[in-house]
Amino acid sequence: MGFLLTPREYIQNTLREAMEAYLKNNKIASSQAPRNDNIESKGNREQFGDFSSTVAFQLAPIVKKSPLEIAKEIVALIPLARNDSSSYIQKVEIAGNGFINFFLDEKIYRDSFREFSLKSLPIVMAGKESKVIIEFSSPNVAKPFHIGHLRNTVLGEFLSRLHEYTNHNVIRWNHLGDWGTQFGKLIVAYKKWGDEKKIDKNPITELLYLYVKFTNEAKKERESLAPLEKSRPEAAGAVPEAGRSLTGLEQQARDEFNKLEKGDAVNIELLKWFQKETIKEFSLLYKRLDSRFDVIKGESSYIAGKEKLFGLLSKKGFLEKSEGAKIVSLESEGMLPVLLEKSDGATLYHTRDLLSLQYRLEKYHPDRILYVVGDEQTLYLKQLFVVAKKIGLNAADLQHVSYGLVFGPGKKKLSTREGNVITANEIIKDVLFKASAVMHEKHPDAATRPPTKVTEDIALGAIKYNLLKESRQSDVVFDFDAMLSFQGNSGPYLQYTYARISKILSRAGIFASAKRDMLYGDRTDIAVMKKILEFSDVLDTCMQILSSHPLAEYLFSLANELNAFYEKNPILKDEDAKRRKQRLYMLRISADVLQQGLELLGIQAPKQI
RNA sequence: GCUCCCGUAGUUUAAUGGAUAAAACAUCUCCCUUCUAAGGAGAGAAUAGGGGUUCGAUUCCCUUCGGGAGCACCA
Repeated sequence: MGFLLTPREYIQNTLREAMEAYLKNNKIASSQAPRNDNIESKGNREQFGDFSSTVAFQLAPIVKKSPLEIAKEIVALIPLARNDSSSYIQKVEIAGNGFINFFLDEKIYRDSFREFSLKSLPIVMAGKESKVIIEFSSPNVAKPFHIGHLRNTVLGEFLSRLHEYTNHNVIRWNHLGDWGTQFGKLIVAYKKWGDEKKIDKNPITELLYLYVKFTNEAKKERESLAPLEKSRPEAAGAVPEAGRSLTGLEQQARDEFNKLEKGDAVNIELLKWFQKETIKEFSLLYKRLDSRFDVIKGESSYIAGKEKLFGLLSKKGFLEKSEGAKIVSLESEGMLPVLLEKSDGATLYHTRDLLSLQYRLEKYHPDRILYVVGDEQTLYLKQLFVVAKKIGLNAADLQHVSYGLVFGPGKKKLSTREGNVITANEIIKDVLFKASAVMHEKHPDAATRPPTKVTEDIALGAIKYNLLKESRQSDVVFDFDAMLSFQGNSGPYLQYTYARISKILSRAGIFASAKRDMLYGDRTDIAVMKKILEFSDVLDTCMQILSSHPLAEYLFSLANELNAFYEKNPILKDEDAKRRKQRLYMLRISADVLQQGLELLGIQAPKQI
């Protein structure tokens, strides 16, 4: 019968038709209809049916009748299976003071499941094809890749995969931080204390050491000057600027950065070198994380386009001077102005982001750009978007995909300065150690132990799942124990389930792939089918809210359902041959969905663990 | 000082304004001669306080308290 609707869509359509008829009967304009006519899945609360609707409550103030009356009138318009053989609806009940509860014939799950095809799912789900740039990861040159970057990368990778899966044209963009006063500091530090060989050997560690040393020395310098400065600021050799005075080192850093902006060959060479070494080191990590990028481009590469942008801005009359700096005023938008050039002529973060935006629009013509950037930059990006729109860089829809901070145990802030930053490499190392220990424990005999690649898959699965299972907006507490736990709601639990199913399927041989009529179906069978059929709904939700946690939660509950299923029903030993084959087919599909879901999350699903 | 985000079992997290707030970890009971016990079955345990809007509030509004972030020459 070529039934491609999910049960949810089926009920949704039925309800819409009934609603349309109802509105027509009562002469209500469709514009007045309740906006929210969604239905709700009633999962395990069976007394409320399979799906439930609350439209009657929402219609009440419009129609000026009681929800109960309205519900009755709507229900009368819904075709039931017993009167209409094409209907899957067994009964519709009105509960409470106006809930409309739909009870479906089990047959819908079997029919729908029989037609379910993972292959055709992306085609069914695909919306209007569009080109989308997803900016994510974006670490800084010469700085460690910490837990926050990890969360960002894993989320961005998921969003990229999800968009690709639903047939969008994705450009994965890594916007490297390789410009700004901090590089002036780094250059000063390198010129004073640097060692080329050490940097070649261990670039990020060594460059970070230099940066920290600079910070400490500058702080010492400032403290020693502080008492003097208070009484006679000009005598301390400090240059008062923008209400703050600079120490010798800080002034040097600023000078070096200015040289950089003006194209000083030595400094540019140094920066390129730092960048090259850093990218080399990050590439190893990305490979390990199974993340890739179409464009890796540093902020430094945009500086050349500055005159063009500024020319455009002043021609349109947006560029103003204020206290020696060049700004775009956002007074009419009720926001603080955006600084594009410091009083010493140097560019700022906003400048480079606008330049980058201009470049992206001109070169790639995207329909949409997603900025996967931490929550703390909400205001910053809001300003960026407002300016972009104001000055005509509005060809693409810009969206900030923000995510909360990652805290340390006890909700303490993790910071480089306080020395309690957690790097991605440390996390991977620790979790890998644990995974290896578990692997040895489960497989004491080295001959039957899966390859070390599997251990790595499990460790990374644990880390990624841990980050992706949480809603992206909220701040999360980084909990090492939780990440090291391979039980319950964890990546390894999903991988374990997949491996167990794979084992059953491989033992069953070719029968597992044969499609069978869904004749059987006790409660556990139906429960699994129901879950499988929710897959596309879940992906839709993820797409709408640009978050991974609905998928993670879904896969966990699917795995739960499956574990309970084969615990209760030994499959290979089933004497009813038809039932055995049908169930094997069901497991085949389940395994495919698990695998596909994990793949979207960027998690490997080994067949044996 | 102003703006934004957050406050849910002991802990870490779920819940498009819907009915009896859902899980995991931890705690406690059971289940390995049976397709991998990284598993399954079960128990106890929560919406920071106070107002308001609504038929109905964890969700929206106000307020107090507590935590975090941001507020033009950093990124």
